[in-house]
Amino acid sequence: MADPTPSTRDRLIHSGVTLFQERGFHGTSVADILTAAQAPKGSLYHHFPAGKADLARAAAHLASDLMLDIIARAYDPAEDFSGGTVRMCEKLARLFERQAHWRACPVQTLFLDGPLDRAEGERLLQSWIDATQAQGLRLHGPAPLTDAQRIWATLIGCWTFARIRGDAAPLRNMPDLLTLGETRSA
Amino acid sequence: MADPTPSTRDRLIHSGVTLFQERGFHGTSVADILTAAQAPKGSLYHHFPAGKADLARAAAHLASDLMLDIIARAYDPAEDFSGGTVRMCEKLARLFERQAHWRACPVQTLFLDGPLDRAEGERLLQSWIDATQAQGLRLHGPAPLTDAQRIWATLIGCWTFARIRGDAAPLRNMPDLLTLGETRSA
DNA sequence: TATGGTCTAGACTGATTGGTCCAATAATGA
DNA sequence: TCATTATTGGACCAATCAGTCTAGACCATA
Repeated sequence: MADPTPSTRDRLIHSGVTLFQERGFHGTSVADILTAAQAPKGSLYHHFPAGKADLARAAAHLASDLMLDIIARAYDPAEDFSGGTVRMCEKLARLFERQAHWRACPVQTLFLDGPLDRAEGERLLQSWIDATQAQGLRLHGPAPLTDAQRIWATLIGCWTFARIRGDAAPLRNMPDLLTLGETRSA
Repeated sequence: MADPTPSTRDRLIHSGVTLFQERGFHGTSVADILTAAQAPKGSLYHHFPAGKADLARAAAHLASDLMLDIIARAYDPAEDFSGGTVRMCEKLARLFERQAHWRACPVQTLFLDGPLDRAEGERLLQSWIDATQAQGLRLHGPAPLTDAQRIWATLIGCWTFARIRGDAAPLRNMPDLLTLGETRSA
């Protein structure tokens, strides 16, 4: 599955995703990345002329693509929309438990703490919502657009909750939060 | 209302809250804080012997206290629990629109990106949930404990959403998200 | 007015930062 | 084979980092 001999450029991006997602842009040094990627400085500035900022942008886009993959693999085999949502949360909870950098939501560490301008980060997050909405349409969910927005707002909150509690449970149980005992009076 | 002649120590903490909450611990330099607080280096290390980390801890605790204040002022005059929740979101939305550092949720920038250990950050967030739950009990909300948890998980997600969209609307409309068209099958 | 503790002021330091540069090497195509 | 380009390796640099140190200002109380 994994590339047996990844190129230096790929190792750099991969290390960038791992470290930036875990510690944020300002919490990660170029030296950290070079050590993790086993690459010399010259290679970084050859492949990413603008250096750390360039790499962080590439890492953010790769992380976004990975999330689109997770969305697809969660909903594709699902029988209904809510079942897909449960599958997605379970997948993210497993990643949370297995890999340190998945303890942080990429939106926080990759999109908001780095060289991406706000609009670019918004576009990446929107692509996740769009993908989720498309799955909602395909699976005849009740209100695909608003539900996709609700799912991601709630999911990001639960992810933060899970991180500060050091426990994947809030992430795993996120679907339970999509209803509430109390309804706001219109 | 505001102290007319705040002490150097108070100016340092206040600048710490502002800058750390806006840019995070690693994105803020000691020099930035000293400039904002109009204080010399000697004063910082006199009042906070461990320097930046000490100040960040104090800032996180102050920010947490400010949030407890906001919770109290939102729910105290409310007639019912959901009304108080709406008031709280409106207050946070106004702050979001008026002051740059309120664009970021303190949980993200103060509790998770800094010298606080995870457990201490969890304790601070828990104090917000406890305060909200107490208001739920007082106002006879339907399920104070679980609703307080739901409110904060959803609120943090909406806050992140608002930040990346550059618009307070998701924060202001958060109460609408507490119900969802679709209910997960038990 | 003396005295002693608190606080301010900022020069200074060593480590680390992100980034530049160029020689050496590997890969590519004529 | 040779020439050209792509890539690597790492020494080097200026800027910035957090933190130390000490001289003196300030402010109580005696």
